Amino acid sequence: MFSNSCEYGLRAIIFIAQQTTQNNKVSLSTISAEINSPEAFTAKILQKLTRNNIVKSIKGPYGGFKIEEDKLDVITLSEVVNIFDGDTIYTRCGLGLSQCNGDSPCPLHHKFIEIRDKLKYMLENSTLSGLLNDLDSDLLRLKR
Amino acid sequence: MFSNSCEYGLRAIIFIAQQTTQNNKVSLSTISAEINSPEAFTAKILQKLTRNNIVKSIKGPYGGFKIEEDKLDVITLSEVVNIFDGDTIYTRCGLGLSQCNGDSPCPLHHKFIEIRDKLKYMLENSTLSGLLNDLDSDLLRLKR
DNA sequence: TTTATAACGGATATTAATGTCCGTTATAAA
DNA sequence: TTTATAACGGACATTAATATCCGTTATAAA
Repeated sequence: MFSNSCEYGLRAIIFIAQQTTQNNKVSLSTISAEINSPEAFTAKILQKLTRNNIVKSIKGPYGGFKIEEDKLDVITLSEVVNIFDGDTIYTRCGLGLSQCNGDSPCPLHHKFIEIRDKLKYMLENSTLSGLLNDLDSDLLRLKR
Repeated sequence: MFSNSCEYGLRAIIFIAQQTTQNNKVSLSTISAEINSPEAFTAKILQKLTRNNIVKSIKGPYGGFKIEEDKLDVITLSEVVNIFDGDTIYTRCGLGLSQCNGDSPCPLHHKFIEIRDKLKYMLENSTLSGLLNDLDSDLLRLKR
């Protein structure tokens, strides 16, 4: 569904969000260990999240990454997905046709947009704080 | 959602299916023109469909591709998607975790499988004949 | 001020997906 | 039997995604 990069990005942001609720900032090495992702590549993922103003990075000793606490209620998975994979997941036709729409639909159109819109709605309505509240247990599963 | 190859494959099979209902077989060049896909690449797509026994190919003059008529009710989009993209769309965790499941779910699990299962159901229950019957008009939109 | 730490940023490497080329094989019609 | 046609199949080319490397920059603590 999502690209590899996007999956790493989602895992990272959820992990950082959780640590933020405990007033911790976390380093690259910790993040990549906790979400089970290649460290050097994860550095790029985090850069992208930083540049897009999703996370805040702090350089130097005792540095790391965190999320501004007031953003936990605001940042949605939709934004994160959009950063890594663009908006194709919300807009692309199931058969890859650029001009397909309700007026001039491909054979799959109606069945497909039903699913696509549900996905869009789900991602747009999943905030980081919401996700953390909904956890089955106090345990956050982001590895394997 | 689907790979480029898969989208071409779906467009091709739907076009061939429709032509089959009119007792026509169609050549590579016709198919790639009608579904607006690169011809040489489409040849590979069709080979894959042929090897997977979805379409039947006929070599030589007046040759081309067709679907055995009795298969129109049987072949689902699910099978075609599976040929090109494998089953990850039905099985992969939203965050890319290999061990994620209902007993040990990732934070997105419940919300995600709801969508994923709907997609799976939709694809498994979309036969070629069904799709063609559901058409809004007699016009089959598979280009652009 | 020096030193250690951790993110930054650009270059490079690897792999998979996408796409093309061209000679080969099968076959229908002349 | 010859010829033209159209799929087949393998090699090759290009592009995008994934991933790594390493010197640079910022900063906190000693």
